[in-house]
Amino acid sequence: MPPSGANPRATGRTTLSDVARAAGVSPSTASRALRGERAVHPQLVERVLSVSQRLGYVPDPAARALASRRSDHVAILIPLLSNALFVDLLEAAQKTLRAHGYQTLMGVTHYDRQEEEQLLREFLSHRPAGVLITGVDHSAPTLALLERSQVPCVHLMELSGGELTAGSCVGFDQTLAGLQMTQLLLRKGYRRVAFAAAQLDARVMQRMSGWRQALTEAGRYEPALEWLNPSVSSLELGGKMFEQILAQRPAVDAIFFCNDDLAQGALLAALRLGIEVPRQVAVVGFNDLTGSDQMVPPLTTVRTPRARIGEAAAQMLLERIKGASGAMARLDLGFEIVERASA
Amino acid sequence: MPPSGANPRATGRTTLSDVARAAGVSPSTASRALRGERAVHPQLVERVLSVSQRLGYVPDPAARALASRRSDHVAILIPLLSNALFVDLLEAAQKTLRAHGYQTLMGVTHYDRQEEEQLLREFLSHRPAGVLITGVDHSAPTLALLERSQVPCVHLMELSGGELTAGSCVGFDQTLAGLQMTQLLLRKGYRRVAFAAAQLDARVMQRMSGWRQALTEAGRYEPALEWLNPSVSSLELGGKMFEQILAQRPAVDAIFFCNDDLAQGALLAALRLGIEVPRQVAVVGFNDLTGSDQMVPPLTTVRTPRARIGEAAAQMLLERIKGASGAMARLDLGFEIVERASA
DNA sequence: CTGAAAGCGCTTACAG
DNA sequence: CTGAAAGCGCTTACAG
Repeated sequence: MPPSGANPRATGRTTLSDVARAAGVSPSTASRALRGERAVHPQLVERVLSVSQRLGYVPDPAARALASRRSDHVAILIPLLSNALFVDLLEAAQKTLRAHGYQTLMGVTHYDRQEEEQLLREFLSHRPAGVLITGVDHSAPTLALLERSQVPCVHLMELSGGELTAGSCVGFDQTLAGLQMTQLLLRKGYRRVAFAAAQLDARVMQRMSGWRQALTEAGRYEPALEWLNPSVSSLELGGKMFEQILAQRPAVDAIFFCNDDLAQGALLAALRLGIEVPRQVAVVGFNDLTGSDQMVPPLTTVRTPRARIGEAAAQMLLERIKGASGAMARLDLGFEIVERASA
Repeated sequence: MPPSGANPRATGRTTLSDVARAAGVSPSTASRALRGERAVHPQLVERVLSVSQRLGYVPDPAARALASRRSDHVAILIPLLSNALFVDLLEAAQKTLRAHGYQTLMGVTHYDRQEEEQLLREFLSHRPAGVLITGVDHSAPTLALLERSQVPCVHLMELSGGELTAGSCVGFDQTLAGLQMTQLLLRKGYRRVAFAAAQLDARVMQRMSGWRQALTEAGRYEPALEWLNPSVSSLELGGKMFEQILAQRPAVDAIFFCNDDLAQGALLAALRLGIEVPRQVAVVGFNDLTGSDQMVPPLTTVRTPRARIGEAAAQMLLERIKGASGAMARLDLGFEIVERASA
């Protein structure tokens, strides 16, 4: 079966040499033709391509990586797979990358900087063509690893405030989103707007600072309106926080949850408790996750363009891989406040 | 910086030869020591290991793959990323695989056999150490590809009824789950139990056949109780189907949705429509997804062990990679009916 | 138990 | 524009 006959190490697959021989050219030329490198006679290109097709030639990625010192892998680091937000990011990035012949290596950091660093180290050993990483705040070793590796990198979901010395970022202004949502609430006449958050990652903190800024400007900020819980976000936790806030801060007339799962849980808890939203208390969320439009009442929230972020980031990475500018780009994809009936 | 000095092709990384030289052994011995191959003197192993540590040696996966004709990749094919079920599967499998030094290559088939085949072809070109694939029903070319490749493979989520000529499977009996849930409804006194489904993949069809069997045995089967919709599953669709069934099949007193997102959507629609569940109509789902326990009323459903399936499948694959038996295994991880208040 | 040698399947200076 | 040669960094028969 193996065309190479006696060789005990061969795999039996059609190799570049097989193609070259059949096309009557040297392996070098076949290689160049296949990769679309210019400086190969058009006729030869055509011949090589058709022979390659006929023999069902599939390049060996390992050999290619070894010879070129560059694999067809792109690493993507996300905090969690249990948050639909990151799954959307992953899916969009992966789809774009794959369309360009890159394989996605996914790493889940669990919001742990140690794990992030460890994963990056592992991925870097694969000589990825590029890396996509969530957020702009990373440990010093992680940043150093990234810089030393010289691998193109783009940061996702937030915009750098200058903490990035290398790499681009694509996202939106989380602080501004928090600010505008709070201003909407204020405009609607709510007077005591609580901010309820879990997970407490950097982006959540930015949203909170936007909320605080809006309240402060309106002369309505009080520390007692902050309700923080470091646990992982979930519907159940949202329900619990909702009950606690109502019990301990009875004057609150609106709650801004840092994420939709929390807000959905609050809406469901309200239903159980017989509390009318928004008449007794308004509830708003963040991200516009699946189901938010189906809630009773439908949830007012901030729609964030995570799929577009994943795609744009992948696209940007692709450009940088192709060796365009090493310049650092910063792409703001914005957000949109979706007013529904919960506030 | 590059230790190899003048060589223009070298990457500057510490190589196996560097380690071997520093440890005073041949590269072959260093290679064997590092991989824990027996037949190396313990003292040498120790020396090599410590030198390797000191120099910060990281093996090059591409070189290793090329030389050994086996990469450290494991491919996993799932239908969708937008269904939490598959994300759970992916996460568990990935975690297990990574703990053993394997990288996961993820492919999303969108329930498209063409795409599945195409993805598999791509992945196989990477010489994966193994492949994990959702379901046991694949196109003939896909099955052939799998067999010819000789790569260990395990099928996820369902149990083979004999359609697998190679490869193992780990899952549970979908038909039995459908049957038992329906029997529970019948025991509770529901008389007209509709089955409402979307997506209509092989596993959904198995659940439906369990439902039909239970109804038939009870003398309560009617074709009009089947409500099928080939669209992708979503909360919104569940709500729509719920309304339609109520309008067009007013005698129905219980609805068995093939997936929890549909059932959650139905519960939310009931709230909007002012229909009491389960008094006017019972609603049950499948999978026990996030949020089902938070619904109003909490959803009765079938809890499926997808995380355990992902983990067990990865474990099983690992065994087969290590060259244990090529024997086909079939692991049934069961399911559990969770009675809550919606039925 | 150990090592020298060949080889995995490509890419890429280098020379023409 | 093309090719011969070297080399990427490992593993693995083969011989001892």
